[in-house]
Amino acid sequence: MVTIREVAGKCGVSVTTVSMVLNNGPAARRISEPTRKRIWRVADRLGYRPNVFARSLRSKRSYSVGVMVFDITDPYCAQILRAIESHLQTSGYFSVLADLQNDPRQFQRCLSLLLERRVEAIIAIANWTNLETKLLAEISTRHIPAVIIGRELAGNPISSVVVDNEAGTRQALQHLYELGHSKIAFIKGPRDLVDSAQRWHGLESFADEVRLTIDPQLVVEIKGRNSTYAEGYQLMEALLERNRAFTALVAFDDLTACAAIRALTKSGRVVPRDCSVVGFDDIPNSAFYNPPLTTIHQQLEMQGSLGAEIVEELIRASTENRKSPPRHRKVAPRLIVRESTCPRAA
Amino acid sequence: MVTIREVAGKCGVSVTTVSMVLNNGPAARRISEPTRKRIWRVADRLGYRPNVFARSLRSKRSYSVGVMVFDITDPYCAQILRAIESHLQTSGYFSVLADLQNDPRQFQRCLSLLLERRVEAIIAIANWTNLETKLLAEISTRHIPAVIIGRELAGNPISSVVVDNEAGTRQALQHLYELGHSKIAFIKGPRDLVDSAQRWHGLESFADEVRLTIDPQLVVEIKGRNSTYAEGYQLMEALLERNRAFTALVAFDDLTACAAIRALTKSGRVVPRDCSVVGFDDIPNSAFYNPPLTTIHQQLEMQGSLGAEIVEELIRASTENRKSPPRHRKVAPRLIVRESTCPRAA
DNA sequence: ATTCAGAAGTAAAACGATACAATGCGCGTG
DNA sequence: CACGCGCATTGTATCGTTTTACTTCTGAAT
Repeated sequence: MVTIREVAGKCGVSVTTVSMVLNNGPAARRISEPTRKRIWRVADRLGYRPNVFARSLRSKRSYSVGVMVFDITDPYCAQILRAIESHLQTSGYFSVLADLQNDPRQFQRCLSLLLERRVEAIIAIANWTNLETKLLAEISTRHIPAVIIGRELAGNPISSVVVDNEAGTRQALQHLYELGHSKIAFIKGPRDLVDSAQRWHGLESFADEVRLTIDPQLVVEIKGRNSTYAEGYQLMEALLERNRAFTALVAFDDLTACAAIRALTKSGRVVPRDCSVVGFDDIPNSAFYNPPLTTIHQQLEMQGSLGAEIVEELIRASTENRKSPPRHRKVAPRLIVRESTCPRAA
Repeated sequence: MVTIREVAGKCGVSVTTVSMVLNNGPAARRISEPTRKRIWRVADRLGYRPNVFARSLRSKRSYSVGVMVFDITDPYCAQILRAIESHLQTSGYFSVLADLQNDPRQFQRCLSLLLERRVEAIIAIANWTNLETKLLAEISTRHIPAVIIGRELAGNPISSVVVDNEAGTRQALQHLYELGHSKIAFIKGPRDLVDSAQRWHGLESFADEVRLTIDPQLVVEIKGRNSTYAEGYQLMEALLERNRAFTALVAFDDLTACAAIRALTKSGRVVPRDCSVVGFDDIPNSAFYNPPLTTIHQQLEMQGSLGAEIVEELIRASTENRKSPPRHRKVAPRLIVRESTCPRAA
């Protein structure tokens, strides 16, 4: 492995000069053009790569950001992660991934991993657990810049990026309303998820506005904290047994929507002819479902990107010894119409 | 941040002693039990965490393994990645992720990223591109232990882990055969994918054995190199237009199978009643499809785990200055029967 | 009494970069 | 002609570990 010393030797200059030039910092300004060119050429020819360990040791910076995801095999996390990486990459940071594997007990281990790697900031993708409170406690004692994606923590020191859940479900219901549906069933999300309340609120407020009555007999609620698919399926079966007519369904999320469609199909109904279904999230396979799902797209790339942008700013502030207030961003969701919805039969 | 020096100070011993004890290496043997206990206790109390940069700088080891995936949002990659991480974690390594984002041109960038982080080995998850040849060239010049998952490179220096494609498709066809199907359609995979030929070969060999004739009119082939969904859908429509009767279909992979089911449903047919469909891969949402997919499960966790195991051994060999021959492992796939297949109608 | 073997530990030199203060050197100026 | 000044560059300490090669001490054997 070729070191900076060898480059300096071959160039006939000191290591300091080489360091300054290759780092392209403000100090490089003071070095003459020919010398700079020469150093770059030689470094290139020798295939010099700075030793990140030495660099980080001396400069006390790791140039890395920790990303804590609750489940890397969940496309939700994966998409956000990709956006974060793309963004960080352009600004010279790189990401260190910590996967909770859907197991809250791994939290300590993952956090330790990140702290050990001396990450300069943490981006966490929220999930069911009480991650945020734990994180909050740790963050505040260690003064590490952090942003949480998917959970808004109003009025506290940790930044956040969230989707506008209310606006999303309003669009979903409006879509069905405009298609002429009025007997609409709902599968509510689990109570311990902030999203559930917000999404439900959006539905209620839109229903109020257009004077649509929500029949309590057509509302069911997810209780469990595991996959929403299994429970969604059962809830849909239960709903069908009530023998109360409806022509459309708003599901808590795409997985629930898929489960509901499956249950409807099993019972001999055809989606969307007999019942329109709309989901939430726009997970990748929604487009490939049978039928392709009408759903609310939350811009995960945008959310990841914003998260990265925020931590970059926080890090910058921290290295410059500035105070930087926490930022809270909310991204707008979008209705995607596919084939799981259609006008109410005449 | 508390350093080893402070721990040593508080304990009244030298940094050497602390280092030896905390690393728990063979050298720690030479230190008396009481001293050892004391050092651990103090380190713990002070919350001492060794500085990985200093450690790596001095020891010339990074304790990290690079994992190059072709698309982190692809569940195939994500599942393997998770298994790799779990495995590495138990042996004190950690992984550095490099995501090609489905773009072969990113290869150099990703490789540089990994080399810059000074990874001690590379695990690559193969994809459509000519990744393996590039990787091979780079690996051999730099002498970095490597294993590639998903592509067998017979008789060359890079290790591999693959699924037994032939055995997989044999099981798929056998399943349909035992259900009484004989007029069976096939969607072959793209030619530039090694898997395609192997999977096809398994089908042919089983058909031969049980004297099942494969009607060339019922075989279509994917040409493109993008998502197999879009093309699978079109191919299925084309197949239906030929008006040649069939009661079952073997698709190249799960995405193709989903596309085919969608096309069948669109044309008014019911799966599996009118046509049984079997896929390959067992991607996570196969279980949630409408109907849930009968498919061939390739044990991705196992593949990731084996990959990690192999690089660990390669690294061990390399640090001990031993030669270690490349290893080639093949994992057995398994038929998973769900609801997209049923006996042929009487 | 001297030597020796192990036990229990230590001092100091790396590792490869960056940070900081300091240097030589023309050059314009009073 | 001494002086200060900016320019282009350099020398060296330093970051926090691990590693190598000692040192010191104790007790037993010769």
